Amino acid sequence: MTDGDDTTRPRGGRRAEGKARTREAVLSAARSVFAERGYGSASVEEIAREAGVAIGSVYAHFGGKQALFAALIDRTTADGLARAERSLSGGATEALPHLVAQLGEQADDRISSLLEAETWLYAIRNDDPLARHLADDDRRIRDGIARLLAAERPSSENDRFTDAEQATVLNALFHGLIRQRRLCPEAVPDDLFRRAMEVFGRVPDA
Amino acid sequence: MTDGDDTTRPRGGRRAEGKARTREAVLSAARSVFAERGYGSASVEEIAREAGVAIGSVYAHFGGKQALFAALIDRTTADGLARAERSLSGGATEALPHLVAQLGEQADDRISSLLEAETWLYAIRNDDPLARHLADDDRRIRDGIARLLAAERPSSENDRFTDAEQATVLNALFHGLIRQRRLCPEAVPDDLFRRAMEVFGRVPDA
DNA sequence: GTCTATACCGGGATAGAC
DNA sequence: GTCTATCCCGGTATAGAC
Repeated sequence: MTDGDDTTRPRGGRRAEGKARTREAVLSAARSVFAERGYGSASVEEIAREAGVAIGSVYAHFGGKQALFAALIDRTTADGLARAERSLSGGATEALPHLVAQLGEQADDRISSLLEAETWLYAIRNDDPLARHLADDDRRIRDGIARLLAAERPSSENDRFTDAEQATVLNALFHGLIRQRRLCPEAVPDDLFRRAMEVFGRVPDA
Repeated sequence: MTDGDDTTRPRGGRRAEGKARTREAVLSAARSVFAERGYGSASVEEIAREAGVAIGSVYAHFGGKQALFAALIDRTTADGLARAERSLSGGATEALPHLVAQLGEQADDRISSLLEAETWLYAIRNDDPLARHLADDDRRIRDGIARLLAAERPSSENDRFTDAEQATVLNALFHGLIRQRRLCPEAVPDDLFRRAMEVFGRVPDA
């Protein structure tokens, strides 16, 4: 919430850095509108209204609906990846529980879940640079998990799964449980993901 | 491709039962167009064109875009549920592999995957009878799997998961792996789902 | 039931003042 | 950079002939 510089210089706009504020307001509004309506049914006019800016400002900043959507999911996935890698960079034994907690909070965020599905659909439907970028991010997260698993269990003591496969299974399980929970919350108790991970990933009970 | 009755009676339309044919053609076209474009970006005009019928016919049969989409996913999920329950009704030891094979074939069907995601979004965004119906179908499938697991492993010999929880995990894992595979096919080898199921569900190696 | 033609409007995008 | 006003196309939906 706090702006970078509160140095309210006498000249200029009433609020410091109105431009960045507008950009942020538009992205925030786009996030909820694209999530709730879906890309096709979302309208730039509604996004502008919810952001409290004129429709012309949206076009001045982002160029168009498609580009706005691209900017949104680009920023969203960049944030998610950064958070994930920050979690993964810590010690192996505490990184996974941290990751579980962080992902669990995303699981209960309706907007995040909807937007994630919309993002996946974009990646599957299109074959542009952004779509490839999304697949790369996914790969990077699984690689991070795999490295963590390798550190946790040094050598290949079991032959059922490679580290990469285990990471894939854990990632798939996570997304699948989110999907399930939004559809039928009562079927997915809070600790089910952690307990399921124990079976696969050998996470400390914590 | 073969029509139900080839009894080309002299009177009537050139082809037997033109009405049912049209309805089916429209539903088939709607399936691919809604999947590839998404609900909001799909147009009734394109659906009619791909079905080879006039746009007026679509409205005569289904009433509108929303109702057409509802009819499509209603039929699709009904078919899926029927197939699943047919698989589950067989013997326990052979039902799960059968289910795995059937689901695996759905996993590699691009249109099915896209439509499933679009259906999930519909269910989460809306709170109408159709959305509740979708949640019911999901519950019914998990119940079926749970019953199967209970038959396979008679009593509660392990206390880590209830049968319902185990069914939830397997279902989540399945959908998560499909998602993953469409995004990065090379990360999900053919037999990964079966091998992961062995860890959770105690499926015979087959 | 199926078609063609059309009414109607929402919404993406732009122009130009401030 | 932000606004208002406007263009205009595409798309839903309907009317009416056959």
